[in-house]
Amino acid sequence: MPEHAGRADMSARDHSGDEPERPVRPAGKRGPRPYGTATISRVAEAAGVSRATVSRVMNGSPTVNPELAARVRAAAKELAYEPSLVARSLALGRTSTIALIVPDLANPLFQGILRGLSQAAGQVGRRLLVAESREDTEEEVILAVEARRRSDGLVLASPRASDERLRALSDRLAPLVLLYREIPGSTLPSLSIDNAAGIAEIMDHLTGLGHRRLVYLAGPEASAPNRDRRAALRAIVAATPGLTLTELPCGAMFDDGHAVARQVVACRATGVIAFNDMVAFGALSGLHELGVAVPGDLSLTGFDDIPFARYTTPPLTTASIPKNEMGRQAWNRLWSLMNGDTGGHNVRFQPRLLVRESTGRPPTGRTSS
Amino acid sequence: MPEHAGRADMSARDHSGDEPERPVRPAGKRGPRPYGTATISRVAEAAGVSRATVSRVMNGSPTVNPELAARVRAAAKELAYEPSLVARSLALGRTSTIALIVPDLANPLFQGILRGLSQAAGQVGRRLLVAESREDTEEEVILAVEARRRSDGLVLASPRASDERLRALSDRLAPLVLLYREIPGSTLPSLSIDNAAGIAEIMDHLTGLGHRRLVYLAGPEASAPNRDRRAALRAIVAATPGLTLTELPCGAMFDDGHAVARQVVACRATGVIAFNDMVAFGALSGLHELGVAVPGDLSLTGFDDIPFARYTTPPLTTASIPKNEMGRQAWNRLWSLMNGDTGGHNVRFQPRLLVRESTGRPPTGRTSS
DNA sequence: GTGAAAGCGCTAACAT
DNA sequence: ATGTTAGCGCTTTCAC
Repeated sequence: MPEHAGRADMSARDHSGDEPERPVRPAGKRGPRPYGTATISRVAEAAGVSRATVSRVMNGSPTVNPELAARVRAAAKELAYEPSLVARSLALGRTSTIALIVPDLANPLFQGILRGLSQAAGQVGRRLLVAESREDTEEEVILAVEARRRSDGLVLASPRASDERLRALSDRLAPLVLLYREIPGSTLPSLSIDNAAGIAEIMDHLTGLGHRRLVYLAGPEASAPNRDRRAALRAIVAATPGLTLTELPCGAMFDDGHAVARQVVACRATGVIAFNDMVAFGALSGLHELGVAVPGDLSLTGFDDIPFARYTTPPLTTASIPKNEMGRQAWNRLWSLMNGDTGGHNVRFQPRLLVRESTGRPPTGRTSS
Repeated sequence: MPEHAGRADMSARDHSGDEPERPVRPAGKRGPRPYGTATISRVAEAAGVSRATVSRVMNGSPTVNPELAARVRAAAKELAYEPSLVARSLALGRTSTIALIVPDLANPLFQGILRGLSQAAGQVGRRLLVAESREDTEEEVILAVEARRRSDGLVLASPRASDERLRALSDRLAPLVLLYREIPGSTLPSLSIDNAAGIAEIMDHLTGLGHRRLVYLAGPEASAPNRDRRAALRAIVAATPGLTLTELPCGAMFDDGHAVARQVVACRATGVIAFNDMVAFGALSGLHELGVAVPGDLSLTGFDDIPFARYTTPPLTTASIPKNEMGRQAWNRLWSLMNGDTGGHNVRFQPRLLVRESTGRPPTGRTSS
């Protein structure tokens, strides 16, 4: 499918020079040498000052003679000087970079985090290193350690890795903020979601509408959020007479939800609780194909409130979690940790139920079991 | 909405030690000191070898006596030694990091790029620095330059910045790969989309179905893809007798498309060509609310094929562009540039029309203008 | 095979 | 206010 457009691309450099001392420049054009060539020493030399002075000027120290400063700036400009951030990082002992590890960059959940974190950190001049663990726990550990070494702090979204593993790693990764999960009995700073509360809201809504036969479209077995949500579901069902719950193994993606649509109608539930919005989408699409009306025949709920949830037909009732906000707060926590603070109190965000149009009263005649 | 969960978070370090020489360790527990403390010198000292040897061992040089190597590794482990990647970068003159600048991290288009790039680069041990310019051209320039200085190469998605600007910057940013646009008359390596071809496919499809009255939901005025697509549209309409085209200023987001739904029906077109999928989504949603049937009353097309496009109701007919693939290829180009190659030929990806269910024959009686 | 020494480019006391 | 000096932690000739 990719097509060459037939336009040749020429080398940016006309020839590879042999003179190590004098960098190649376009013939006949007097001007700065190639970027990245100049060092602080050359600038100092050119301006007739010491490197310390150049450093001061470049960092806006107010204690420099304006005249000198001007000379330095001129020299810097002439030489097209760009301070090396790597050298600076080494000298300073910090990189002004933080790292984020997520299991899946295709997941809107993590995209939201990424965005919030990037913006919050960016506002104070911190850059973001991003890596995707592709749901691979081994990979994740390696990545996390490496990413952390390149940066001043780490935000780790790790729904799969075991508690022990994370606990064992926490020293090497600090300052570290954990996302979407807490480690029981640990002091690891974390930002998580109160899954049980979200499920409770969904269940209240559904049962309030009159639904009694429910089905859960389960997420990946290894996923902590899935385990939390399922446990909450079971607890509620166990505590509420007259409720029945079917659990359908499903997954976390569109296609998983889509594939399970048939089973959903087969189990004759009136309310379906999807592990997340993507699964709900898939299910919605599959149900539509089967001619099942939502919410006429079946009510459907998601979880997460990803951006597209309000644009499905019908718009999806879901438990909303503040993705960007979590990114921002992750930055705040990390920042305070980086400043030697304790990291403050752990936070558990309470999902908010957004009632849209994918839920309604069950069809008459099926209200009670 | 955020709620504190009431669990205090204690400091990871019990107290701040006063002994600069001997790092604090948890009382009574013999073990490695805090991570990040050990340097190559300490390891060398502990193992009774030179730093050079430690370096060799850490980098897997085969020319080290196995016995020595073992001693070094033991010492490194004991001291919980983690080589400083920053120091390494300085010594080596490369960071093993590349940077990506996108206008909007919330845009699925760029999320796809990000993902493809991250994976391709990650496969050979390169990490990704990500920054979002938030559609701000000034900001973008600053970001790009800075990001480039922290990395070994840059991938820049810049649909807004002017050609001149980009051309002027190209020296400072090299090795640089430009995304989603080409700079006319320049040798800048770029990966772009053949917007005209995509529009042509869409138009063929629509006119083949019998549509004659068309409306274009225009993207942002400053966006290069929008200009390309609009120009292609106009050219086709101008060259095809019997076709009429209305242009509705719109935007690039859901809400823009949603807001314009009313005007779409007002202009009595039978075929609507949205700037991109998000706009198409918004329009779809708005039309649905107005009781307009798609494709019964109106046919609707998008552009990009974002992940959700196949899950809308009805699924969206759209011109697909290979987002992940572009990310991968961006890495390939960058990699070759970083190796001093010329960067090869520029590539223009041909969109592929995906005919789904949002398009059909126009309602009878409206077929011809 | 191993070590000594000279950088990589910058910052930060400290001295003047 | 400016320069001198000593690092930051690693790699890499170049001798041995």
